[in-house]
Amino acid sequence: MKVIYNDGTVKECPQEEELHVIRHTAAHIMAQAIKRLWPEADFAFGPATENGFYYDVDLGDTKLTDEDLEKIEKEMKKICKENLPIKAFTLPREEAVKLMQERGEKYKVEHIGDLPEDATISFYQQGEYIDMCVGPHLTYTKALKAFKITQQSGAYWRGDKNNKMLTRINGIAFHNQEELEAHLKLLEEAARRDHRKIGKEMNLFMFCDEGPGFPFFLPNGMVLKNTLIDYWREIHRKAGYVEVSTPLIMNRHLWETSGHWDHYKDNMYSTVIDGEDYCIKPMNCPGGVLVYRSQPHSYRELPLRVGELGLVHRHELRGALHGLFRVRCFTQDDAHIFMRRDQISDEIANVVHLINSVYDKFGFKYFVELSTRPEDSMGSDEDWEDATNGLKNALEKLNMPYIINEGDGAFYGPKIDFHLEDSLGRTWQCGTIQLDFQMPLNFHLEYVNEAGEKERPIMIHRVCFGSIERFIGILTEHYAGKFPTWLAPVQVKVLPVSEKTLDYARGVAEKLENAGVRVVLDESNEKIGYKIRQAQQVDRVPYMLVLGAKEAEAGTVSVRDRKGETTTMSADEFLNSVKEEIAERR
RNA sequence: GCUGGCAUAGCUCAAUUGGCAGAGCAGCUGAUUUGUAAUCAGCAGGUUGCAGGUUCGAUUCCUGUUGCCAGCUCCA
Repeated sequence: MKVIYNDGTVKECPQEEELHVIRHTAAHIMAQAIKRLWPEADFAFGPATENGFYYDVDLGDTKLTDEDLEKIEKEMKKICKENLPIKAFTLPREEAVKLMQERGEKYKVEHIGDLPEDATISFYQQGEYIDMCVGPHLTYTKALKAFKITQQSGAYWRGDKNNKMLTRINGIAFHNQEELEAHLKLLEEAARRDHRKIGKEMNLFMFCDEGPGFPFFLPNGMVLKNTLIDYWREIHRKAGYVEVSTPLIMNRHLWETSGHWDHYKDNMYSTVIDGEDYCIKPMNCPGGVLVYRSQPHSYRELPLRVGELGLVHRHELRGALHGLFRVRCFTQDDAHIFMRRDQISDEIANVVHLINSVYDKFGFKYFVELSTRPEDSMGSDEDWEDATNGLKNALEKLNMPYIINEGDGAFYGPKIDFHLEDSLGRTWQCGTIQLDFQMPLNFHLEYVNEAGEKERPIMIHRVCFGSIERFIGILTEHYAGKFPTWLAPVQVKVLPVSEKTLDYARGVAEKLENAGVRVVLDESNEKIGYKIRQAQQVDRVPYMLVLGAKEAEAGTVSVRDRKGETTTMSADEFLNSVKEEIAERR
């Protein structure tokens, strides 16, 4: 595939960059189509994305309908058919500004203003359309063979909510039609894994208009949640953590001391009790700090690792709510670690290790981000630098690849975030490790050192699942509802072939039940095929026991797994193997 | 909060130009006694999200509102 670079040279494109170029050129062709249909259109940025492209465009007061999107797609096809050659040229800065001004491209002019003095300003032209762009691009419009406009949405100019909202038009593009269709299939598959859909089908959780963003956990979802919590308690006990529980509501004075009143007020729900302001906790740390402060501490106790499964409430913007991924109340698997300065790097390494081990257990793909000091923050420059370096050193010592997210830390300290992928490849922050010098200072936390002097501890805030709600959402999509046996809300479904073997089935179910296996007996008056279909497609149970005359007579069970494979064994044999599987958390 | 879209039975979806709100699944009742992904029949199920407006007449058109969906912004 030939591409043209912004110095005008035409070269063979490295294979791994082909799709990027195709998509970028698709964005240009879309812009050309839009300009033909709405000559007043003013373009901002139009990059290639992971699967396609978008262009942000200012259309004045014009609002696009779905038919308009179809029209744009049609016009794009026409432009491809016209097979216009795509050419590149550069201009000195002043002429570049002049050209963009003449064409009414005020966002491009603004963009030029941000480019460094010595930047080469290059343009690409196909037919009547000229776009300021570094390229490279396809060499003629017919080379774009497979694309589709998918949606429109809004996007702020430069991503700043104080700026004007532009119309973002998204599309997807691929080498050829087959690849495009394969991608659409993939999206369909992702929709089938959507935790909101599966949660409804499997009766895991629900939402109500009466409490937007506040999840209701149903019996099956509670099993999942409690099983995860059991696991969490076990690994934390082994890692030297203790557990506390602090109140949901505490008075304004506390939140002023912690800094939340100044830095987090818009997200806190509040109420008035006996004439005094109270807030519902959006974070667990102030409560944890009060626990620490309630007693004197010796250096010998440190690091003191105090866990809390804390229910927090945050007023998230309603447009941001998204199933279990983004809710307004959630349980953080929180812990606060109080320690000496010299313990920082070991302790962070411990936490990173713990989080890694959990994610590895579930086989998640994730990436790590280091977020630095935000604009709205508290504390001294030195402390921020020390804290940031502490996190950085720990990551580097552990050889963890990470990306830096400038200015995205918490208001009290920098943080390491772990991002997990959902079925569509969107990432969600789950685990986080935050280093905090501020809270110990604000609350005058102390410990007594070897010399009998008072010293100030350093604090780590950390979560492993992040929020149990979000984590369950990720788990659900990851497994498409087919949870491993230890997590499955129903582990075994017993299916009598007919009423004649109901008693035998009842006996087997009881035996499993007594051994602590989560078992359901299907007593419905249906044929075996129907029961299997129900157990597999709706309940997604790991094991089905089909019990007919043969099994009743021999005292065996016919075990059918989720893949549809069946084996016959004695009831005890099955019980032992499923018990082992659960005990080993498989 | 912003941009765009959507809202009909528990779920998934129909309803011609503004003209009697309908189906499958699930539920209930009965028949059937079933061998590895849907047995048959009957019954019941609705203030078409909510509040206004236009109209002889609104699920359909208009305004507002709430919720949901995609994206932006924000975040665990």
